[in-house]
Amino acid sequence: MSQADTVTRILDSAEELFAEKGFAETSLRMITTRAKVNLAAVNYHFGSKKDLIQAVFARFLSPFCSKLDKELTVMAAAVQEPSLHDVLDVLARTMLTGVHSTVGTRKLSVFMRLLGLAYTQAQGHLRRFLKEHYHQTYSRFILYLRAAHPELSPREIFWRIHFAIGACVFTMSSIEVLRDMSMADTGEDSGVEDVMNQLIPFLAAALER
Amino acid sequence: MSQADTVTRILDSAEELFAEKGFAETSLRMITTRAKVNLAAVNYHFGSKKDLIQAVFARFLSPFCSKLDKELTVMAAAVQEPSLHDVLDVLARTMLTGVHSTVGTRKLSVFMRLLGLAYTQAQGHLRRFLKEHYHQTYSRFILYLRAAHPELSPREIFWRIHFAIGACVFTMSSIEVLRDMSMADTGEDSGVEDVMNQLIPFLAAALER
DNA sequence: TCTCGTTTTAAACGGTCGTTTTAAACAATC
DNA sequence: GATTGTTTAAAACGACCGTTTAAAACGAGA
Repeated sequence: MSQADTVTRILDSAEELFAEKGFAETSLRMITTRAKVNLAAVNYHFGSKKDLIQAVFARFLSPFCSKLDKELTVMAAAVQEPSLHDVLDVLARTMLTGVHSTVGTRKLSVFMRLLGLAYTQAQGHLRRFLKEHYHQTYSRFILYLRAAHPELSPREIFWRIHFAIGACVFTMSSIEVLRDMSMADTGEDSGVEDVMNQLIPFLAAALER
Repeated sequence: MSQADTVTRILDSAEELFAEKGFAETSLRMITTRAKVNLAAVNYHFGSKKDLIQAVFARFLSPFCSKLDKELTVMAAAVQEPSLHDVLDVLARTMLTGVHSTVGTRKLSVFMRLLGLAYTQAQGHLRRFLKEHYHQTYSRFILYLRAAHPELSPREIFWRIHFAIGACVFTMSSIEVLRDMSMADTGEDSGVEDVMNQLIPFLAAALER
């Protein structure tokens, strides 16, 4: 088994388990068992559990932000004054395509769940890591939003977009629980696609009011 | 120190720490140290950590659901066909008043954060506990929502209300992080009240579209 | 005051955690 | 084929976890 195999298998297992259980509830022994590698491999290849957490985020956020940056540049070149719809469309398309490509197919729900953990479970080290590496792309994205609605204050823009992120992240984070509840309540199953198809107009109405 | 003191102090400390760190990241030793009680007191008074978690939820959800039930009855007696606004208003008022009363003053952000944990960190035992004890009030609330908008399918109602819950829970769960980010982005501080004042019309626009 | 049920205390239990260590297996270079 | 640096393997480390135990302290009723 080559190094790349071992590292990748650890990242794959860690990503799944973190998304499913969170950071503290996932032990290195769970990760290495699922990855079928030796326990010590995590500390050898990554250094520590914290470094592994950061590596898991880096693996999907780095290509995602690169893609988003590129797409934002394409958009800026194509249209004079990008509308809110333009900007959000770039984000949505980047999430759908960028997530599924690059490093194998990654489920959108895993992406969202990890993003949610970054907000709600992040210890200091992860927050600092994310800010240091991805704050630039984030800022650029926010700037386009502001330009699209110059009549709104930066504070209003900030909070509206984070309300929207909250609805997405929460929904996708607890999608299994919610689907169970929906099933119990309404008697009908809701596919993830159905949920997305309702979420988007919901957010559009809230953002564009 | 009387029993009530010990039990209450444990619940207070546990509530704060759970809201701050989550369940797995909070040890009984942290809780008992903060509460200034002996380590064994948790197992003596509550049985186990799981039972303590359930007790923390019960302490704020039981009076909350009682209040909500009562207020829903008042509303139903007052207006023939309650509108969405009527129903949500009952919820909002119950949260603001009911949370702050009953057992001392509890911060709204702690309430929200615990609610969020129930969705995203709930082990099986907590989910079963909440369903068993509070599902009835929840169902009744949902029924009024359906009655207010009979043209929407139960599935649409369910998902819209949970998108809204997501925006609330996520925002209040990571309110400290978000306020820091907002400060860094816009240079202005956003008080919790400011955020609420923006969140409510945001949700209204999304729900009532 | 003595008694007896309740509560608190200090210490220990077995188990799991993240991490380290030491040696073995491997792959590439000469 | 020996040597070197890299990767894997098994075992152990100390630390902390939730829980249990057994004795001490307490408090109300006889």
